[in-house]
Amino acid sequence: MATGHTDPQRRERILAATLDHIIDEGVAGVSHRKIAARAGVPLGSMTYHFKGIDQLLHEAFTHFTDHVAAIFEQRLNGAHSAEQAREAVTDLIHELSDGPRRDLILTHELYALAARHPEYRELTRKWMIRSRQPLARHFGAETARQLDALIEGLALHRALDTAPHDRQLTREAIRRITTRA
Amino acid sequence: MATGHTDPQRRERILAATLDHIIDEGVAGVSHRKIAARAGVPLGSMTYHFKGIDQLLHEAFTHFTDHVAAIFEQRLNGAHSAEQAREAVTDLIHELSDGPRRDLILTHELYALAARHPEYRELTRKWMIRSRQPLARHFGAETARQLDALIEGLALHRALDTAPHDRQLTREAIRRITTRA
Amino acid sequence: MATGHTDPQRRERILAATLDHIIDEGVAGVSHRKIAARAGVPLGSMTYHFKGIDQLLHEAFTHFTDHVAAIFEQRLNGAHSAEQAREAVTDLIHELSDGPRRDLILTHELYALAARHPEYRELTRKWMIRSRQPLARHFGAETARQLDALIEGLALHRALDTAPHDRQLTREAIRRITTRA
Amino acid sequence: MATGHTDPQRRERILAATLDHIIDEGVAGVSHRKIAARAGVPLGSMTYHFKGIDQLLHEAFTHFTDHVAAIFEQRLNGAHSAEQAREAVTDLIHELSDGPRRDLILTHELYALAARHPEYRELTRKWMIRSRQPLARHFGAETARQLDALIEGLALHRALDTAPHDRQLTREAIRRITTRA
DNA sequence: AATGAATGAGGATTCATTCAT
DNA sequence: CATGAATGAATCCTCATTCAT
Repeated sequence: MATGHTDPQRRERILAATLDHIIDEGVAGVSHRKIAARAGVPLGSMTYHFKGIDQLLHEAFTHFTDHVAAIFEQRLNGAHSAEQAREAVTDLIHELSDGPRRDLILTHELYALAARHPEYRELTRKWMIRSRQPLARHFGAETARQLDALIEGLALHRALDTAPHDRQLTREAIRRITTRA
Repeated sequence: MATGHTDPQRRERILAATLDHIIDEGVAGVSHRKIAARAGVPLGSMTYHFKGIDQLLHEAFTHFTDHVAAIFEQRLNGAHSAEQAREAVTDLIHELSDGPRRDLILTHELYALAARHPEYRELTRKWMIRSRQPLARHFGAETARQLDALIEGLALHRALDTAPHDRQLTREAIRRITTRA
Repeated sequence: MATGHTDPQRRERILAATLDHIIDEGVAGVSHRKIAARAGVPLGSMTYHFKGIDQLLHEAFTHFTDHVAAIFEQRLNGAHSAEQAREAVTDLIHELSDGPRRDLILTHELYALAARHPEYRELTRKWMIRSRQPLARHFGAETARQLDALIEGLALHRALDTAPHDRQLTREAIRRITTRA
Repeated sequence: MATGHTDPQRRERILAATLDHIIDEGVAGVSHRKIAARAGVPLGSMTYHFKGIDQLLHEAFTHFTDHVAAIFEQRLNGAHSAEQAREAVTDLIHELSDGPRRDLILTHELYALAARHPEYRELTRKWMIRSRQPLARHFGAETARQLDALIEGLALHRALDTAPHDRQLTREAIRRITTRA
């Protein structure tokens, strides 16, 4: 009630529905009709709120990277030693690559876009920079870069593998990267 | 005259055109018409040679992973010591992530498919297993897994970064992963 | 029967339906759906036969100018003296501007396009040149140009006028233009 | 402050923007959104000031014919002999058909409407009558009609021609029409 | 008095696929 | 064996108009 004519949450609902739909059918499966149906909004509402599919996708992925980066920061900010940070990173990799793997699916879809479109590359670039910062506090800038890449690769391979490697392997890889010779 | 009535390279040309097109416009941009035009074959030829778009895509990506895995093997088989293997891996990462990044684009498109479709996950799984074998000969099975993930992450991040890390960082990360404490 | 799978007259029918529709609703009223319905062809047939609305319109108007120019030539070729030519021109003006005025409607729609788009201006230019030729045989090139303009203006004003001028005025105007002082 | 709360020129600005837009994209290209953007007024303002697109168009074309007729009258009222009137008419034809041809584009769009819609035919009819009056003062009613048609045809043909006829031809045609045998 | 949020209808076009030849 | 003609469904997007504020 009270709102009357306008529906201020509609924009958010459309963006959420878009991410949900990408998880189910990929970026290629996104269409005004399908997202509108999923979000429970009229078709005309789609182009009213978003100038086109492109804007819709870009904004949805911006939401996504913001969300993921925030979780990443939050977890690492809870770590008060290098050892705790290593454990937090291990947790993150395994959470990301176990279960429904929602975030990993979205990540790949985003990377596929970023590989071809600069405007999405800008998004992933900012995300990377943001992710490295909490790592750098614990391990220094250079190691943070290496570790960030390792995290990416480990989560990716775990998710795609039918016999994903165990926690011990993850832990050992992180230890090696974060320990000077 | 010489080859008789048919065009035996046509199938191959269609598959090559498909990969080219994916690089330019993504999996979502693939259509019978566009691929036929790019390959210079009649439209009807598409459904004659391939049961549908799905089969076409799957076969194209199979070609791709075979090709990339072969190069990977060939390079590592030329390495006759752990040190040479490390250098070969460094080369591969930088080649993959510099220049036109054709292979990286295809890799991400494939991962995006694999994240949602088991039949593509099977493809990536076989590819991973095949890639780890030459690494395992030099570094052992467990380290090969870690290194494989690191390669993935480093190549990915270099490709997406506007200021990609230098060769020295790659080399150091590989050294850490491949050196026991 | 006999034709089986193809319908060779379809293209012509679509063009005819397009001109009919322009007469009823103007160029602005042309849409794939409406023309398809009028021509009794499936919607998909429209873009199969014509690359787009633009091509459809241009081809339709080309048909139209060819048709009108042919009638013009035929009438004037039947005239074997300047006097007969004057009478033929008078007939043409009054036929064009009396009754359903199909051709005049199409002419104005075409001129409106030509005023803004060079590709239609090319069409009208060719039409003008073609129309002047039979006039020139009777009256010389310079007078043909003047007479052609007069024809245009008289037909136009008759068609738009609620009390169109009579045949006598037309005849007198033609006489003046075609008679040296 | 000074003018109070409203923007009295807004209506005029919308009408001017409408004519501008018709010149660029034709009557078919007119939409509330586009005109509002061009006039720099809010979208809601369109339907507030005009009952619909039809009213907007009709009013815009009324402005146009008033404006053009006024110029026509003004020029001919400055002529104080038949000879001066002939020269004024020649000027008008060439001004109309040279340069940007704004007025000619609008004229054709209007004629296309008038050919199908009586309410626009009424507009053109009044315009014709008004135009003939100053001509009639110099040349008599009957010749005015002929001359008016000639003016129309000459301006039209000049505008559409890639090699428009020269001033001499215009002058000669006018002389013939306005000179009794 | 003035406006922007909202929407269903309809716009052009692309498409995978079928099938007669 | 090979192909191009054909089409209905679905695509994105624009639109005039309504109406609560």
